[in-house]
Amino acid sequence: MTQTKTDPRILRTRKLIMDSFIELSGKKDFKDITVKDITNAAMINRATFYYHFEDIYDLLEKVLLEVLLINLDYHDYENSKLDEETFINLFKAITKFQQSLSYRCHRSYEETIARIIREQLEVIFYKMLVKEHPTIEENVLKGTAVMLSWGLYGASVEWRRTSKKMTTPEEYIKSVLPFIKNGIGFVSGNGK
Amino acid sequence: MTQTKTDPRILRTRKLIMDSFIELSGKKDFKDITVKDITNAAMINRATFYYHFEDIYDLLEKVLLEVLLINLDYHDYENSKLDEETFINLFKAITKFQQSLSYRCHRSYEETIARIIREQLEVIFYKMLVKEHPTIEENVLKGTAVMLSWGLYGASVEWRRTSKKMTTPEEYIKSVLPFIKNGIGFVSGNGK
DNA sequence: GCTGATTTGTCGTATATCCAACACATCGAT
DNA sequence: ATCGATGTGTTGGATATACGACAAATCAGC
Repeated sequence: MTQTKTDPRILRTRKLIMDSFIELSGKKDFKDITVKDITNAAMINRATFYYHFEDIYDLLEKVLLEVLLINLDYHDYENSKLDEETFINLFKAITKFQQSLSYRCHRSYEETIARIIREQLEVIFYKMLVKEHPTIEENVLKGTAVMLSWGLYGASVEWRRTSKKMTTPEEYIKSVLPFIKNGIGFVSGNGK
Repeated sequence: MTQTKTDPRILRTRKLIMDSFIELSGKKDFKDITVKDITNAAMINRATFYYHFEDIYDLLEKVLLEVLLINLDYHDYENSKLDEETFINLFKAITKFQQSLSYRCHRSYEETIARIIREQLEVIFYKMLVKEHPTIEENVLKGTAVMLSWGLYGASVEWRRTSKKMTTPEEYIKSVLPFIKNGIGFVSGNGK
């Protein structure tokens, strides 16, 4: 499928900025990183930074989303059904993403990370639901996607908080699947 | 010492072009490399290429000079005298540079390489001569620099042609030093 | 709390780079 | 020799990026 072409300068400059930010994140906590640090490391002008990003928080979100998309891209689930395997894979992707972030800087923007994960999960669930249940009302599908994304994310929080050291992500998610499936069972017309 | 600042875009773009050219030179002979190849590999526009370089031959020369300058920079000889050690070091630098070029693409622009080596040697010799003999006529110093640069380069050609496999550059250059020193002996006022 | 240093965010202007178009040159297959 | 494909070199206009200046906000030391 054809894609609108982006000016190569934009691609290069954004990459410079994002790569510099990621590298700095390995050295300092997010709250100690300045726009000046980033523009110096990237060797670009401050005005150029602001041409591309609203501020450093905008950059953070976009970097996190880009890194997340490596693990959690709808295209990887386009041909999947909302079944046990899919939930296991999504859960593993979330936990992998969380683990891939540098421990030191993670804590400063955990809320942003959480929101980004949930939003991406919501997008994926919604698209899968639309595909499997095209005749169901959009509001219902939206609500289901919200519930599923918060639920799965919540499971990852609990896993990290209580069970990380003794169970694998795969083992953990299986224990909460029956509840999740009941929700799915409703829209599939399956009985109690 | 302060240096006029170059626009970072210029630095980046030239580096993209030169790096792409060097990488392509490792894969194809020079005569098979096109401007289109380079601009594709560098992901820059053809007009931008022509903004920086007259043509592909101009690029070749500038790349070769830049690589040569890593081995043969006047700044490394600023505090040297025109003595045996200096000649040995210069000769080793020439032969090292020649060996660092990829064998396959070397043959296509050997003349350009030769000219660049001689020109750089001439610059270095001339500056050293001016420093050691400030009162001698410029024409004489120029001529001496020309003689020395052609001579040293010629020695490297002969070494590669006849003696490369059995002598080191250092051993070889020592055998031609007495002749070279006689020339130097003239401007130093030393006897026969 | 004060103060100097540093960073942020923005603006007008200049420059580097991009794009598409064009005419011409070169290349490779026939 | 011919012809279609490909590459070269150039141009005008558009866009992205740089620079320096400025006012305001934030930070760190006292």
